[in-house]
This record gives sequence, structure tokens and C-alpha cells, in this order.
Amino acid sequence: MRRRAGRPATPVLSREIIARAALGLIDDAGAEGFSLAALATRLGVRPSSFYNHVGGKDDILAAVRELVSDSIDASMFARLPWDEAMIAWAHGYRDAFAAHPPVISLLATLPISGALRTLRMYDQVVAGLERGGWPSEMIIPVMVSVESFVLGSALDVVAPPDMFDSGPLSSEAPSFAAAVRARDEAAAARGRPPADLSFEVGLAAIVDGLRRTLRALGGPSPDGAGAERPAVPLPRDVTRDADLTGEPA
Amino acid sequence: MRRRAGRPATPVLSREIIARAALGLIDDAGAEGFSLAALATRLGVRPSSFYNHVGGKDDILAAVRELVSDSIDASMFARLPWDEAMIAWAHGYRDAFAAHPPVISLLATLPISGALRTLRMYDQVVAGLERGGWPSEMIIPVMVSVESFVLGSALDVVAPPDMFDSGPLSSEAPSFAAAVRARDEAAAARGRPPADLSFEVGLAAIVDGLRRTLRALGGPSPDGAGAERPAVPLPRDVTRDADLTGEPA
DNA sequence: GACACTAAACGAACGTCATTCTTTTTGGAC
DNA sequence: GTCCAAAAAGAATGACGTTCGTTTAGTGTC
Repeated sequence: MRRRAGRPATPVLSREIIARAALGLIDDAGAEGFSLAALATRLGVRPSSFYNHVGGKDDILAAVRELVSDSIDASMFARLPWDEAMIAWAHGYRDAFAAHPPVISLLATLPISGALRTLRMYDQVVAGLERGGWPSEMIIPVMVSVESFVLGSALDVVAPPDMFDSGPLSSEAPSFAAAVRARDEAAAARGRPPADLSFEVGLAAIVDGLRRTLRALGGPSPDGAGAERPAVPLPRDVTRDADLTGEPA
Repeated sequence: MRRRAGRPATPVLSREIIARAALGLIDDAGAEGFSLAALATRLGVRPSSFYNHVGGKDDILAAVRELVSDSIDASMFARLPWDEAMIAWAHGYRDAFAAHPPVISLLATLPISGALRTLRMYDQVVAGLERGGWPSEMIIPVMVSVESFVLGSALDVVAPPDMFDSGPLSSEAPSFAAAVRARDEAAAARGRPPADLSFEVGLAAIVDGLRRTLRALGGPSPDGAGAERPAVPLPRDVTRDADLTGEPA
């Protein structure tokens, strides 16, 4: 059923409609199956029609990013201690992309445009870290480092699971092969994908390490028992008060 | 100067030659300037000639990945405690990609083919973690979580620095804007790119957290002095903090 | 209600790209 | 010297993103 040329009586496209259809196409056809021609077919439209609503392919992908990013909740930073909030946020962040795996590889390359919603999410995180007692110059590094871990873990989700199953494995990398086997068994015993193990281990570690970093920054440890060295000797002129939420392990 | 058809007297191409030229082209022209036509021009060759040596564009990128990955040293796992080795490895890993920023976005999407060298690198890491006392089913998750953080941080390197400099920032996300300013000042004071701060903070945190994870797992606690003692003697300065250009002594 | 103007669709065409197939020339094995 | 494989050019193809012109529908104005 072909539409004849000319403006249609009822609108067919919009930026929102295009973005949702694009996300659906990516989910169905994968990153490689995503093309303007395929998207146009799915919408019953010609590719050139897109250019009345969006700037082009990259802009469509930016709209998809907004769509996915908008499902990330950061409100927990307003009511939970920063470390708990961070863990919940990281989970939601990763889940939002893991729900659409092919999106990850498409968006990983594109520069992040300054979407307003994304900005607001960052603002919530920053405010939560402020409340948690982090010195101002550390807040962005703390947030970005967790975000980097989350994005890297998202890329891990999209990696083919049987990456190294081929021939020369056992002979050339025996330790590695055995470790992969052990991990796969552990993951299977929990009924979770192997990538989840890495994410949980890493997330717990990084947040725990940050907790200790903050404590080391804020002054002497509660008692001499720990006497731990700071995880990172970054700023030295910190006069903030310490340990608002810091729970000892 | 055009070569006439037919096999040349002295070989012009090889997988190695193509890969090195591709890396050079990517460095010069960026990820978007990389095409087989441009690469062919750079080599004084026609695009179709590539197919006598490589499988196609993706295979060329895989060769580039090998080139970059080969510069990552993992031998420190054989001689350093696992936590120190992990920090050194992560630095080298990130540096290898940060030396060729556009490569990151090109390779982030491609599935990792089972390159033999990469396999061997993983094997070294796994062996080091084994020596460090990690239980076998945790070894891959530990390695992968650090690797995810490194790759995510590499993506952060390639992100445009002035991402959120535009208009509605101060009004819509004031906390965020202030935090970015504070970070930029701290980075400038150290003479390092802002992305480096995030990497150092996150890397120190994740390794520190992993150290504690291992201890909690019942790893080696030589003197039985309790759960608060590090299992492995902590290096004093693992992060080369004040160093501008990171030249080890 | 005719008029202009804009919005939003189509259709044709373009340039680039990766890839394949054919042709041509050379090197090496027997 | 003959035959075959290797390695280059060259021609051709199809997919893709994009641009431009055309067509039709809605909106506001006098």
C-alpha cells in the first residue's frame, strides 16, 4: 500500500514515533539490521521523509539514546545514602541498556549530545554525592568512574559468550580455559548470565573502595584499627566533615 | 603513478602492512575518515587488492586491534602481587588505547575475535590472580570487571570534553555544573586531562575493593590478625599521582 | 473564499562505500 | 618451458545515507 506524494491528512511521523520504531527495529534486527531503508519500511514510509523530523541517522540514534536513558532512575540519590544509591543507580543504568543489547554497540561510538534529561540525571547523582560528603572536585570523577564501569559492563553484555571456545584454547591458555569453565559453572549454578557475575563483583568492589576513599579523605578513621591507607591520595586540602553514611564493612 | 594490472615484482601489501597503514590513517583522519578507499590511496593501491590479504574491512580492524593489544604488557602478573599488577596492567591497557583515541570507537562495536596474543594476555592475568589466592570461579569476574572499567574509561577518553558546556546547564543542573567546574580546576592544577582523574579514582577504588573482597572470602590471612588487615601488603603509591607524564623512576 | 505560506509526504538522483568477479601480470614448482 | 597460484588492477554491483525537487494538505490573511 503506497501512499501518494504530498502531505498526508493525518501525520505519519514524528521524532518520537521514529525513535520508538528505531528501537524496535534494533531489538528485532540487531545493530547491523538497522538502516534507514529498513526503518522506513517498518513505518510504511520512504527514507527521505525522515528528514522532515530529524537530522539524519545519527540524530535518530541520539533520540534512541534519550529513550533508553530516560528509563534510568536516579531519584534514589535523594533518599538513600550515597553508596547504596550508587549501587541501585548502577543496576538500573546497566539494566536499561541490557534490555536492548544491540543498542549498546550502536551508541557506544556516538558522542553524547547534551540531552536535557541526561543532564538532570547527572545533577541528581551529583547532589547525592554532595550530601554524602564528597569534596566537590571529587564528585565528577567518582560519578564518571562508576559510569565508565557500567558502560564497560554493558559492552561486556553484548560480547559473544563463546568468544574463546575455539581450538587452541586449552593448549595455549590453560589457566584461562580452566577459569572460564569455573566461572561458567558458578554462573549456571546461580542461574544467571556470566556477565552478571563480573558486574556484581566489580560494582561491589568499586563502591566499597570509594567508601574507603571518602573515609580516608574525611579525616582519621574512627579507630586506629583500620589504619588503612587511602585508596587514592588525591586531594590534600579537604576540610569537609567525614563519614555521613559510611558503614564499616 | 598508477601501477598496471598484474602481480607486482615486489609485494606491495601484506596483512601487517595493511594493519599499520590502517592505524596510521585512523590516527590521522579519525574514525569517520577511515574507509577502504582512503586506505588504498594511502598505500598506492586499489581497494580490491586488499581482498588478497584480508577478509574485508572488519578483518582489517581486527588486525588493528591485535596491533594495539600487542602493546599491552601483562608480564607484571608473574612478578608483582596481584593487586599491584592489576593496577599496572590497567594503566597499560588504557594507555594503549588512549594513544589512538579514534580506534576506541571503531573497536568498541566489533566482537573480539580470538586473537592468540590476547588469549595469552588473559592467561597471564588469570595465572597472576591464581597466585594471589583468588578462588577459581572468581578469577574471570575479577579480571572482566577491571577490564570493563578500563574499556569504559577508554570510551570516556574519546568523549568530547565540552559535552555539557552549552546554555541550559547552569540553570537546569546547577550542582552538576559546579562539580564539573571544580573537577576541571583540579585537573588543570595537576596538568592532566580530566578523564585521568576519573580513571585514577575508579581504578584505585575497584582494586582496593577487590582486595577487601578477597580478604572477606577467606583468602590468605597469614597472621590471623583479623578481618581488617590487608591480605597483601599495600604498595605505598600505586597511582603515580603527582607524575605529569607518568615516567616511572 | 481565493491567496500565500508552510509542513510533510513521495520520488528521483547522487556520491560513497564495501564487496565480488574478471582480467592481467608475475613468481615458483615440476 | 609449462602450468598453476598469487597478487595486482579494473569493472561492476548493490546497499546506504542524503539532497533536491515535486506534490499534496493544512493554516492563516485579506
